[in-house]
Amino acid sequence: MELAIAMDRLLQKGHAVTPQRRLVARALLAAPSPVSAQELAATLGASTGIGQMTVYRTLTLLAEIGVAYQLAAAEPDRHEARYVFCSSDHHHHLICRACHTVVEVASCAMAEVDQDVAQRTGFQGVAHHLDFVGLCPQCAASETREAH
Amino acid sequence: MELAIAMDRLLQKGHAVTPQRRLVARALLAAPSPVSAQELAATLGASTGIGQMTVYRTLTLLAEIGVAYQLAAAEPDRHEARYVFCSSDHHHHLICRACHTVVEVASCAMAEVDQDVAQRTGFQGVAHHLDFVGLCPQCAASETREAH
DNA sequence: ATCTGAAGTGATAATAGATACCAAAAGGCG
DNA sequence: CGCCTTTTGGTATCTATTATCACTTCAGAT
Ligand SMILES: [Mn+2]
Ligand SMILES: [Mn+2]
Ligand SMILES: [Zn+2]
Ligand SMILES: [Zn+2]
Repeated sequence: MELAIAMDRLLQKGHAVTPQRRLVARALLAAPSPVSAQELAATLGASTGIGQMTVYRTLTLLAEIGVAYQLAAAEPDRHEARYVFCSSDHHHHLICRACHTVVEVASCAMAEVDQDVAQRTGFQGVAHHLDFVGLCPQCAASETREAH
Repeated sequence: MELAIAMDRLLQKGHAVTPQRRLVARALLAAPSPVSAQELAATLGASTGIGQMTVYRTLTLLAEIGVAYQLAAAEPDRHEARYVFCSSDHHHHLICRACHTVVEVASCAMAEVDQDVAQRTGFQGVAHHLDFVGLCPQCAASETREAH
């Protein structure tokens, strides 16, 4: 149903619904942590023959229509863009520094902060790019353990 | 004096103060809008013979010690990292979508938001990556004008 | 000031994520 | 069912960034 909504949004915005796009969206939805285009292309390419160009284009497209989100906080030493499936309203993402699990953070009061920033600076149409990073409970536990 | 503080911070953190690092920091400080390693390397390389590897390494280093900031909100269709000089306390950046001017935003109440997110999710050591984007007054004006 | 080990530099080569291209295939709509 | 446009995907290519490594320079100790 999440997937159906995503495909609907494609149509609404004037894009075709193709098997490839469905496959990419489904793989993104199923991924337990953020994935890169290359990772998806490797997996999907092997199992379904989908081309890597299509994977790149589809991720970009899904991000444009708001069905995917390209993380702003890249992992250190990784220069590839990573995406998460993301169809609901404006919200943010909390990423574990260690295992890269992503948890959605219900919309915080950022709209008001945007307004405040706009007022103080005179800028118009202020919006934000925001990710949170931290250590998830499991990783925090194992890190404490390892520190003997 | 901004520059001197930056060089001091290098020493404090156990790094050498070299002419190259001074030059990179100075160029970054003088830049009116965010610059990439390549841009700095082109300019500085021509005028001073500094190598591009050094520019890359220095920008990374300056960011690590908190003297430079690598913007999270990359410009569309540009895949290069862009940096701004940035020596004062934790704060954020508001970037014009059109001319890429950067204005510093005095620390908003993000520390509390981090705490709130940590409490709600059980994550530890929560921090954030946050940039604001918008249209600066000048660009907003010219955009209105052009839309005749 | 001189010495010395560690850190920094930079020309070159290599990597790798992302795009450009374009002919073939498939989607949407009348 | 067609037509026209969009989409696909193999290949070639680009380009930002990193790896290498011989050489130089820095900073702290003598
Ligand atoms: Mn999400
Ligand atoms: Mn700053
Ligand atoms: Zn974790
Ligand atoms: Zn502007």
